[in-house]
Amino acid sequence: MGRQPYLKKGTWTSDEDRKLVAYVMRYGIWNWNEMPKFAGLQRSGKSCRLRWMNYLRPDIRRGNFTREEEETIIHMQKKLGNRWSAIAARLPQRTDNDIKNYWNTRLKKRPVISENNNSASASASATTETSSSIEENSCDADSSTLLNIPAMVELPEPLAYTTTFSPSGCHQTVEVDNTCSMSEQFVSSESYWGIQSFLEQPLMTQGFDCEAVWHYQHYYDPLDDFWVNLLVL
DNA sequence: AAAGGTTGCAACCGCATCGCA
DNA sequence: GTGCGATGCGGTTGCAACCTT
Repeated sequence: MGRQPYLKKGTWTSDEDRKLVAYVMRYGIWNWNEMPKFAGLQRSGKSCRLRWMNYLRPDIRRGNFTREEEETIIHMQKKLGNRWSAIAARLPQRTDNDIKNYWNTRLKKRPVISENNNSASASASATTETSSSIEENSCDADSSTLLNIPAMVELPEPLAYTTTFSPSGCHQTVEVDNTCSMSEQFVSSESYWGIQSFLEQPLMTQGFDCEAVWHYQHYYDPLDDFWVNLLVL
């Protein structure tokens, strides 16, 4: 057995983030255990995967949870228990880790409110209803389209697809090849998720076309601005 | 201003599950 | 059917930032 190479642990540096993002955007995700060495990272595949899934993925929404999201979490936790990944499937752009942390640090501490409490807002009951119908289907597929998706999503730049609905200044931009232009300022949420899955697809596919032009920018925090400096591939 | 306490969250660990040979 | 590597999941921990005294 060969000695395991030194594997770094702990907080990721912006340089490591940049390397991982650059690698994934260029080559896609093919094997988490193998890719760190090709990406020039002294991290375990597991650590890379976690970092990507919980932090670096372009479709992650960060910042404060909305009231609707909170209510969904509370309802689903009551229904499903601590099945965070299943709950995350109901909350597009939120990671299971985020939901778990949010539950453990905030929601769990709150006094329990009855499901039948009439003081619940109309939106709350709508959320509950939706969640219940999803629950009956039990399958996660397509459920994300039913919850908490804005009716219209603004596309501020003709060549950019942007998620703009974070309340806390979280701003994510994925620019697509110039040949793919979007002439409309607004798309329906349905189209939005179509675009989203289109954008995600190459990342998840083995044999991702290395030559595909992906311009990728992602700013999630003004203080953590490595994205701003991220190279354009 | 400094020290101690608290909070929030990124990241790790270990186990479960999946998929392939 | 079995073994093994890869991936997914949930619990837990460590620590930086924030708050209180």
